Amino acid sequence: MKSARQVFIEFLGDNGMSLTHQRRVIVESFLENEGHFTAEQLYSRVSKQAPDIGQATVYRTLKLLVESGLADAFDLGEGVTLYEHHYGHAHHDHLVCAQCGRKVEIVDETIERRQAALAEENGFTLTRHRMVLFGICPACSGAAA
Amino acid sequence: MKSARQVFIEFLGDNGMSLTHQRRVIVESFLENEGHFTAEQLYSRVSKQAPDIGQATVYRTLKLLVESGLADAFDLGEGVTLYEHHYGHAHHDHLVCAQCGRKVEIVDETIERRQAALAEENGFTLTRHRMVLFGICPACSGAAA
DNA sequence: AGTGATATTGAAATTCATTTTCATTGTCAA
DNA sequence: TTGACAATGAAAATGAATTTCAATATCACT
Repeated sequence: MKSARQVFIEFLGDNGMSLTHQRRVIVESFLENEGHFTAEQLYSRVSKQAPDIGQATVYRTLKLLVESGLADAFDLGEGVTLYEHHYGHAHHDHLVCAQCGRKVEIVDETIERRQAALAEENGFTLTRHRMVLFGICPACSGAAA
Repeated sequence: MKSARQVFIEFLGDNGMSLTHQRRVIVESFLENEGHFTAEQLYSRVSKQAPDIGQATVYRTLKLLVESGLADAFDLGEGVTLYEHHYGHAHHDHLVCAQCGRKVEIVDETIERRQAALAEENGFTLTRHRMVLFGICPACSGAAA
């Protein structure tokens, strides 16, 4: 399997773009961090290493990361886009605590199959889906009781 | 079953709010329209009947409609909140054409059950969920071929 | 009806994430 | 080198949604 960096470089090449210093720094920072984060969070991390990189460039590069398949962008209904690693990572959906915001990754083969079937029943070619379950996590429901 | 208007009036009463002229107009306009719409769309419809109602009031009332259970708010990844009737309407998720934006309502008991089970497996008390399937609709895939 | 406490409203200003503009700088092939 | 174009930072712009604030409206209670 190609490395994530390799994939990104090829993506740039295929689109007539080059791997600039800024993009390299941003991608590295992106790859170093697992989990979910916002563009702002990535920007502030990048800023520590390279204070000269502007946030517009972080936003622009994040978009490239998504297009290249390295990142996945989604939002959990909080008005902010969250990003996470995509390349080499299994697909999953999210279970979010409505109270504390804790996020758990979930997958269910049965659901995935039914989603495909549902799309097909309607004549659609399924390209992607988004599923978020909201609930109260054990910690919060315990605390409330 | 109580009428939607009744539910809204009770909701207002329970929260020490009153049914003002503006709220009445907005709720009626809301109830007259099936399907999905944005706050802006509702505002422009309301404006025709009552040009003196401000958009802030539409936004505020829409929020009350959601809280009272009359409306459901969700977004299909386009950066705008969509609203639809909720009270007296069966739960459903959406299948959206990534090309033309056509929206189809879908439901699947198997998925609903698995979602509840998934939440439970993680100790969560499921409160709500959001599922959107993106694909290419028959018309668009035919046109593209 | 009158009164005061409080809720509501419209208009305009504000917020906040994200995008765009634009003038400058970097890149690279010929 | 030169020219064509890509990339960048800073600041301005965008756009949905929210908040502010001064001006009403509303309601419970005399």
